[in-house]
Amino acid sequence: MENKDFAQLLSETADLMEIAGEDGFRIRSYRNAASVILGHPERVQDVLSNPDRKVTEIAGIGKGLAAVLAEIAQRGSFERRDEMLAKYPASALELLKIQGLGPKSIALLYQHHGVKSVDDLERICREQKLRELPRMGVKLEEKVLRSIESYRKSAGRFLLSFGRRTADELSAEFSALPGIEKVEAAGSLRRGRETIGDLDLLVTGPNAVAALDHIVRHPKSQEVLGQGGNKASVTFGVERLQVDVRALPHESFGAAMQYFTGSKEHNVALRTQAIKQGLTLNEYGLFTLEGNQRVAGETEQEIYLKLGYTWIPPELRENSGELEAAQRGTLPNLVQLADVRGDLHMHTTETDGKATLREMAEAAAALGYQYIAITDHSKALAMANGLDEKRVVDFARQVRELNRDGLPLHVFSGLECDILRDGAMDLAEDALAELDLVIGSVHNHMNLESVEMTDRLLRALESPSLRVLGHATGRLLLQRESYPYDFDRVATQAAARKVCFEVNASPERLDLPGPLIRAAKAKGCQFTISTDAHRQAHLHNMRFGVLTARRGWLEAADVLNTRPLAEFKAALKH
DNA sequence: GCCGTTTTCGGCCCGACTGTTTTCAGTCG
Repeated sequence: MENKDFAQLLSETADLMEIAGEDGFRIRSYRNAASVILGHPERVQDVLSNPDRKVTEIAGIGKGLAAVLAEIAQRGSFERRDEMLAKYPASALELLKIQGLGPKSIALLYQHHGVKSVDDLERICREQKLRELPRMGVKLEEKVLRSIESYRKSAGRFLLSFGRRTADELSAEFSALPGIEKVEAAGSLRRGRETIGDLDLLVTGPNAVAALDHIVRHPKSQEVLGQGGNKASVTFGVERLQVDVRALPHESFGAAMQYFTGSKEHNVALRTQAIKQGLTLNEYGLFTLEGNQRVAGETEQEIYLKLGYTWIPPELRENSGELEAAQRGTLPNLVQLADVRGDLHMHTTETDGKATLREMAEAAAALGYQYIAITDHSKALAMANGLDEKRVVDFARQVRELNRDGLPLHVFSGLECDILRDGAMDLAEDALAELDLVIGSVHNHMNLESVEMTDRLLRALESPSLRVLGHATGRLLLQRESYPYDFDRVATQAAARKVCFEVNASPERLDLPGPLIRAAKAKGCQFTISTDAHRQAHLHNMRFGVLTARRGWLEAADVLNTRPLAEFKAALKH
């Protein structure tokens, strides 16, 4: 039983308890425990089975939850969960994802009409029965039907890169309006999460409300979800991304940025701290509980400072140790885009890229890089016209000659070599030895059992040429889950073999994810951040890779391609 | 259910908006 399985059962049960109308604080404890366990570096299962250890050592797990965890480990469920499932079917959980319906309404719908799935819900709405229930009406019925449609369409998440584009587009439009001072995106976009559920734009200025009018009249706004004096919500574009625009007074801009950047968990912890100090924090500022005097609010910095913290970069705001570190003044000095000196993963027309080696080199030089590595595919990827041994050796020679002839920056010869099903490298070691940089990646047989996949990766790490493990979870955001394997063992071995983990900056990958980066760093691993570009424009995705690295608490020193050329060359030879 | 420098009981983050009310519950972020 893995930590995510424990967490899943706890949070599922919390949802059901909410529908059942149980005590909110107890529910919160279950939720909190789920989130703590998910982020816990060691396996809960291991702690449980170790007689010298107690799960109550984990903050947020007390006697009650310790018993629950033990029961889960033993039989895969626990008493309260079974009780809940006897009351409400698991399919009711899905209903919580429908906007406009919360636990109270779901319970009501279940009791009156036996609604236990989205399909049931849709039928009840179409039969116009929802409007007959207490405190519900025609408008809600219509809203729910629309929510069902959009839920089915996208499951409600969007790639970070899409959110960024939309935010940039709207920010530019708002900024051009008279009387607008500042426009900033908050929310999960600012935290650099790999996918976003909606877009929060905060606007200040003497005529900030103009932005609200602008968005509700915007030709790309599909539906106005709400409009008040301070806030407007719309679904935007054919993708129907929810955009929330908030107009704010200048003096509370920092408080609002802090508040709407989240995460929720981070904010709850921060507020709790405020209360301990006799203060209260909301989106308008930090105030004294007694007398309601404002003590901060214009900038985030002053809020954190007043509460005893150094300013915390948004990427770290997940309540996973950043507050404690900020209190001690030991936050990492996170890697920045400007630290990156080269891009180490890209493809050319030699395989499935759309630009030539020289074109990629020129585009990378224009970004200010000192070096790149060209890492085309190996022969196992036949559909990409992958390189075999002979072509690889030719390619390496060609790159050496081009460097002498004068390229706009130094080009390293590399390869994204397939890791075969049994963990062997796709090309022979003597051919790989001709190259400056070998990335090993899994591109097929991704549905192996965890044990088999672990062995496969461990064997790959034995290759003397391997320097980087490419997009190591294999996930495709909103499309494909990570393949399962024992990450701790692989990371331990990678650290020992001095093989870097790649932080793949491609917006549909962002792989490794932040939490695994952090876990690998704790094992002593090094990293690269690369775009996996297949055309020049993709080189700009580096920013998303850096965001992801920051979410994994990486500093420039953890990232090989922040080193200047000479130093990087030396590091390659270890 | 958890937790403790107001400590073993009694707290636990906060406000806006909506739709349905005739003073507010539910939902959302």
